[in-house]
Parts: sequence; C-alpha cells; structure tokens
Amino acid sequence: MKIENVVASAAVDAEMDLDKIAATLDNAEYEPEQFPGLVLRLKKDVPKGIPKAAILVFSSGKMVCTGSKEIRLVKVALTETLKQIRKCGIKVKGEATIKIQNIVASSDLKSELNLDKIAFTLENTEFEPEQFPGLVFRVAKPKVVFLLFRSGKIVCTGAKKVIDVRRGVEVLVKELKKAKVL
Amino acid sequence: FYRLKRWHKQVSTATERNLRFALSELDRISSTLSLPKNIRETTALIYRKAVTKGLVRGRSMESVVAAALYAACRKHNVPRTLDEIAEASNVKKREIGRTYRFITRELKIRLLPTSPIDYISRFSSSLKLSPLVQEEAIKILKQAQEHDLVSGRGPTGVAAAAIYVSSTLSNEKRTQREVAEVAGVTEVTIRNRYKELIEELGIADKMSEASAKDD
DNA sequence: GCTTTAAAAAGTAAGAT
DNA sequence: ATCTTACTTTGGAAAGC
Repeated sequence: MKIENVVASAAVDAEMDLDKIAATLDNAEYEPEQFPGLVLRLKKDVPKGIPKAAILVFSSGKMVCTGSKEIRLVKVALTETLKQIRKCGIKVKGEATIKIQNIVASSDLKSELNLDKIAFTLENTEFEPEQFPGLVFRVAKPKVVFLLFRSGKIVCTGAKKVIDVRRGVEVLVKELKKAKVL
Repeated sequence: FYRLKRWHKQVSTATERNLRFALSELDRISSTLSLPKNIRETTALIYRKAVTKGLVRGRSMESVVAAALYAACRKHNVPRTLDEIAEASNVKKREIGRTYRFITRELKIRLLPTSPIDYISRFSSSLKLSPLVQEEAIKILKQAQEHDLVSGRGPTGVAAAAIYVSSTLSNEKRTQREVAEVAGVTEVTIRNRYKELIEELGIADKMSEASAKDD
C-alpha cells in the first residue's frame, strides 16, 4: 500500500488574524465570502525539507492539513506553517496539537476483478458504472472504504491509522476469496 | 387527546400535500419523457416508501422524485440516463445520482448495473434501424459480456459502440456522430469502445471491409 | 446539506492543436 | 485524431450559512 494523502486537524492556542496573514504571505489565499478558512500552500522544497501540502487556517487557531504523503510529514508541514504565521507578526505559543483524520492509500491486487460478480455476491458493496467505474466496498472493522477497479487497482480511504489500512486490506482480500472472486 | 389528534391530522395533511406535489412533479417529468403508467406507479411506490422512512428530509422533493424515477426505469429494464432525467427535471445529474444511491441503500433496493442491451431498442428506433440490425447489436453485446468488455464502462457508450458496429456491418450505415448524438456520448467514446469490441471479438477485418463499402 | 483542501483509481467529456 | 485539463466516487476536519 502506498499512502497518497493524509488529512489531519490541528490546533494552536492563538487567535489568527487571517487578513494579516493573507496580506503578508503570497502563498496564502483568503476569500471569507467563499470559505471561512485561509488556504496556505506549501511547495515542496527538498533542501529545506519542506513537503508539498495545503493547510486551511481558521481564525480560531484550528487548522486542517492535507496533501501529505507520509504521516510524519504532517508535523513538518504544520511546523513550517506556524513558522510562516509567526513571521507575519502573530504570536503563537508552542506546537500544534495534531490528530490524523483520514489516510488515503492505493495498491494493486495484481489480479483483474469481475466487479459485476463482486457486486452481485457481496452486500456491503455499491457498483454504478454509469456514475463511476469503481466499486465501493465498505469494511466495518476497521471502518474503511475501498474503491475497487477492474484492473485490480484499489484505493483505501477513511482510515485514521496506518494499521487500519493494512487490516482493511486483509479483510478485503479475505472477503473476496471467501466469495471466490479473487 | 385533542392535541394528539390534531398532531396526527397535521402530519397526515402535510404528508398528503407533499405527496400531491410529488405526484404532480412526477407527472410533469413522465410526460416530457413519455414514460408508461407502470413506471409512474413504481416511481410513486418508491417515493412513498422514501417519505415513510423520512428519506426526503434534508434534500429536495424533486431530487427524490427524479431518483425514484431513475430507479423505476431501471427496475423495468427501460433505463433513462441520468442526463435525460436531469434534463427533464430541474435537478442536476450529480444530485440525482447521489439521491438514487442514498434511497436505494436505505430502502435496500438492489438493482443490477444497467445493461447496454436495455438501450438498444430505444437508440435503434431513434436511428431508424431495422430489427435485424438491432438483433445483431444485441448479439455483439452478449459476446462482449462474455469477454468482459462491458463491466466498468458506461452502458450507453457500450450500447452506442455495438450499434455503430452492427450498422456498419449492415447496409443501414450510421455515422459515429449520429449514433453519439442519440446515445448522448461523444464520438471519442464510441471510438474507444468499438475498437475494443472489434479487436477482442475478432471482427476487425469484417469491420474494415464493411466500412470501405457504401450502403 | 453546502462551501475548501489533497490524492489515487478508470471512464468520460470538452476544448485545443 | 490525440493531448490536456477536468469532472465523477470514497473519507475526514475546520466555521458558517
């Protein structure tokens, strides 16, 4: 499995002056009429060790970090975000409290899938080719959702821990084998 | 007691009013799509179940009617595309699809994916193709199913490709543009699907011979 | 429910060349 | 005809409508 994206929420104990940040940083977008959060885009900078990510900053000091390819990089991105915010003259104490909210991963079962048969055999699935070419497979424990494609490529989303992705794949494979579709 | 009585009365009145509006909306969409009575009845049945389960809360009545209609057409094997229903109603395609998946999940209605075969007669009629060409298109689709060339692709695109191939193989040729028009897909899609069909089904030679000739 | 963010899968679409 | 860009689906948080 390859992690493609990590979404995390974070918070710092400080009020954010979004107008001030938007006026100071050129990598920030702020359209309060459209969305209450300020969008801060970090571009990948290998020498500085900065990963690509997009951070939504709210006036309450709460934030959302998206786009990380590794769990570890969420903290790196948020640390850089606070650094830039402080550079705007806003005082922020300490580090942000981080909580991973969603992990998106992809993989390849290395076997073509008969989605019609899977949809017909398993109840926890949805398959509407007119609307989307992938089959939706919901796993209760761990609570994750898979998108299965006829090529055998799969996407896992909804996981809050990396181990949930692994366990989810185990459940998925077990179910597919039980239904003799893999 | 009076209070409870009045509450019942108000609820049933509100429900009836909702149902009346829903049925008039259903009639309006049905007539623009000229759908038969049995489909309107199935749609009304699904809509009533949705209301009973409180599935209309939080979304527009129109979207639920449109979604129920989409489901009813599929159930009777005379599918209308989301685009067609979106055009006949004032609901966006995306919203109808979401609502359809929602009520279908909640009411535990499981419908098989739409088969391209169910689109053949309607598309062929629009193209004024003979029953012979239609039957050939259906034969191609059955072979396509065996070769797993249907699953995961849009049903209308596959149906359009089959019609394009069968008409090309006959003396009732239709252009990709004409077929694309009635099927509501692009010529690029027909091209992608029909190339896959003739290659996998081994009728590529027959196709190139046929397209070289005139009607 | 919606709005905004990011990313993958595969199919389809639209506009440009 | 082919390329590029973009939209469909899945999941989750943020503040406000």
